[in-house]
Amino acid sequence: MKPETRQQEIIRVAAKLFKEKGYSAVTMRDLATAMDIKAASLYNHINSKQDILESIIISIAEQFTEGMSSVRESNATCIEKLKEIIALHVEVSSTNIYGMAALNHDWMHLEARLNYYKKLRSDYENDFRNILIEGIKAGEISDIKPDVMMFSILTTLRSLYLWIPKKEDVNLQELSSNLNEILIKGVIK
Amino acid sequence: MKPETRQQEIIRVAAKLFKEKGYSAVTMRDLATAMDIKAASLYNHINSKQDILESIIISIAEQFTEGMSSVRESNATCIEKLKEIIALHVEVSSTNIYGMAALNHDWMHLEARLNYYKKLRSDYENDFRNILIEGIKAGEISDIKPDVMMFSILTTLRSLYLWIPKKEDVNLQELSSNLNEILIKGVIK
DNA sequence: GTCTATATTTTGATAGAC
DNA sequence: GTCTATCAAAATATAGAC
Repeated sequence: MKPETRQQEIIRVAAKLFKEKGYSAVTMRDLATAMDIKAASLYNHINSKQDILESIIISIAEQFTEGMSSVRESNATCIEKLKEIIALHVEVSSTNIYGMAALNHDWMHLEARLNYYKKLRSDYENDFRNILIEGIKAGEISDIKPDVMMFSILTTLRSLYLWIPKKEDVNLQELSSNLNEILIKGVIK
Repeated sequence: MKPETRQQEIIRVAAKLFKEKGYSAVTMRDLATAMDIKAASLYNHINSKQDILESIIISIAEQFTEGMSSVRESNATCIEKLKEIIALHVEVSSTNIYGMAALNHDWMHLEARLNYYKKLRSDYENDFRNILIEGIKAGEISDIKPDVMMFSILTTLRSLYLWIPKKEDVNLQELSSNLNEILIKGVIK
């Protein structure tokens, strides 16, 4: 494991602040204070506040894209694929607790890479939807509107970053398995 | 139906802008432009940007509190109570599409009423959790960690505001019933 | 790699005329 | 109820010394 560069440290601390107050409300002075240096010194390591946001969001979005690509090409049943997607979100969310907030809520402040981000997200959702449609055809999955199903599951998975850090002792494998139960089998006994 | 006051109009337009960019990124000049007046003129109707945020968030939070109070005091089974909560979220979200964004993502920018908001939210979650615990005891609901169940259902419900406006032809009763199926019975056939 | 000093723009908000 | 004019503070970012 290479030691963290000063740039990576700035991006990591920035993500934490973005999660607390949102990108727009965090000033370069806030970030500098959190790093225990002056605002001007930040610019020796990063080009702009905007660049920090890009780094955070695009890096995570590409992790989801890669993960979905594995799921798409696997030979599993649709229910198995759903479980893989749940595991993917638990994995990426738990290793990017702070960055997930920016991904979910600050993507609209992207400038140069806004369209690239939007494409990654819509491709991801299309893959997800196709898995559900496939599952309905195969009789594995309830014949409910696939969009409502996708929305329901995906919003839960996208919000994991809010929840994981609250439970300090959270066991990720157990969380994954609880979510499999709830999202796939529902809560009724 | 009384006609909308100028103040109410400003708050409504502000909520729409807050949903698009977040509270911090919306300037009083943005809001004025959207109202087709000058920024200074806004202050004839509202005291501050902060006051607008308070109006939006507290009003919706209190609607949820009232709704939960009805559910809590009803004599229904726990599964029935869950369905009532789903209906409550569909109702409040669909009548406050724009404001829901501020409720979910800009509450941390509340100042004077931050603690009041936090209390409403934590009371709401406690009531929700108690319904689930009751349901597990009664054997109605799967014996999975109530916190994971609540998180899963509640994040889906809290994100409805993102989803409802995308489907122009959305039938709210049908949406409610689809969510009942998915959240309660799961997606597996 | 960090600092001080500073340029430039934008921000929320007020005063007072109409 | 809206305007013009304006303020004071805060924002991102740069220049140049150490």
